[in-house]
Amino acid sequence: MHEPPHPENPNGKGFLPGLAMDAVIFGFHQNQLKILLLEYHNTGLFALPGGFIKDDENLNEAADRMVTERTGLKEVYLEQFYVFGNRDRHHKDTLRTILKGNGLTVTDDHWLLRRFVSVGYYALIDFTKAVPIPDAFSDSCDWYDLGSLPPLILDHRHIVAKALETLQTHLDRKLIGFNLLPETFTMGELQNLYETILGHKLHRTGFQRKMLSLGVLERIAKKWTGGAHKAPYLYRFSAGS
Amino acid sequence: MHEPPHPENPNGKGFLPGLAMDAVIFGFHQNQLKILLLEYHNTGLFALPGGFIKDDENLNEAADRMVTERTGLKEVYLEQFYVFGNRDRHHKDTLRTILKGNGLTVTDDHWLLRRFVSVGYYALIDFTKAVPIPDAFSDSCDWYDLGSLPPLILDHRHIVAKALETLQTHLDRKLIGFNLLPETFTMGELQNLYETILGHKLHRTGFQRKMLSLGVLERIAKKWTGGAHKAPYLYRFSAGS
DNA sequence: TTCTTATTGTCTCATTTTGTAACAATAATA
DNA sequence: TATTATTGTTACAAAATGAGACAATAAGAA
Repeated sequence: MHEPPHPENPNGKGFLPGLAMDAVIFGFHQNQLKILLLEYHNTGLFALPGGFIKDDENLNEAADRMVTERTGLKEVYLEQFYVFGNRDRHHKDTLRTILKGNGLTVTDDHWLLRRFVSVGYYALIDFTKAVPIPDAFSDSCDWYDLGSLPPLILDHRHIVAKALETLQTHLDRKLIGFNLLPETFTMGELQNLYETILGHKLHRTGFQRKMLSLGVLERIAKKWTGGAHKAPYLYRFSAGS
Repeated sequence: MHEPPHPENPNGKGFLPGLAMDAVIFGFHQNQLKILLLEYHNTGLFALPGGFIKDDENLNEAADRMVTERTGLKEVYLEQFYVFGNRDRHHKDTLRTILKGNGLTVTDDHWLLRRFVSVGYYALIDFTKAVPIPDAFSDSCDWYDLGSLPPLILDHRHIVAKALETLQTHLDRKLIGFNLLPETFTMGELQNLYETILGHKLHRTGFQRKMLSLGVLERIAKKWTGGAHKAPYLYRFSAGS
């Protein structure tokens, strides 16, 4: 679930005690909203990418580092959204299984078995640019459709739900959707993104009118896809004044 | 700033290490938005009410407890809004001054001098019902106008700003403003509350129309204040279906 | 080549929401 | 009894939104 630099680090030295971070990293591909999940060695357990905070690191810096380590991307759109601090969110057995899967047998007072409070972050990235990279505990780091996630450890399902909720409410207050698309996109692709995130259909002409009225879309050129119909324009997000 | 059960608790036993909470407790009185501040013994330093999380306590339970301890109120509207985790937010000198003001001289490795990450909560309470109670470190726990706060320790000014920002964005998405008013209120009082929080004037008739259209206001009776004008209705918030 | 088809961009109109003002009602005071 | 300040209601213009019509057009079919 998390990534200490040395998995056998015996007492968590160099990290803030009892505090972790979990990231819901969103991508968008083929009209599907996806997130990155890790699968731990020899366990069949899936989890959100996570990490710990170094002694000399700001919280948000640690989150940046974590997302960069899993995606290869820098300067990603990243936001803190909630802290998960219920007493029962941590299960010793789960953690012990994960450590055992990595060949580590630990005593009952190992720092990773103690109670953790976790800060949730969500990131929006360009699916086409990310290169998912597993951490030291994991076999894989891959994209999964939000609609068909495998069972997740601990309260990670709840964290995902809360992240999606936050994304939905943020979507129409800020201009963040563009972070999930490549450099250029059509109006239809943008609308698909919004519909997928919000979970319901939008009216085509109204959507186009609204987006264009924001004054942040730059029309570039026609896109010549192999469709039997009029070619749509391509747009680029222009950061405005 | 915080409240261990025994101030001389030498190593923070019984609490989650490195994690604190700070509460921005809002009240509304005489058309002013106010918050509760503590003044520490013999220091002239002001701070937000805060606390620590017990080993066996959920994060939100700890926040409830903290607000109840400072106000005497239970079942308060309370929401987590951000985690403050910059490395430089904690100043040893400030903490040492506070401890010294309480007659405690501590060594450099005292647990209260170590780095803390703090979870910010904001609460909305009925000013007329709260009975502010200082904690063990404080001379006073009192209301201060948001517009004229004394200098605050550490990053507490920043925490207040972020809380207000959150309150503003939440105000028109949820029906939370009522938590700041007494049982019954006039439409004018409700409008004053909104104007004060949002920081700008609203149109009277439009505001009334909008509030009534929500279907959560129950009209009770006329209010016979000593004003040379028509008497306004009193309303009560009715929680709806 | 010409016709068909699917999708796009634009335009129009009805509906709803919002901004703004006008006006009558009324409780205290002069 | 008249005045005054504020409230509740109604009215109307302006803006935003919902929903459809229609021409434009790129690719494939005939």
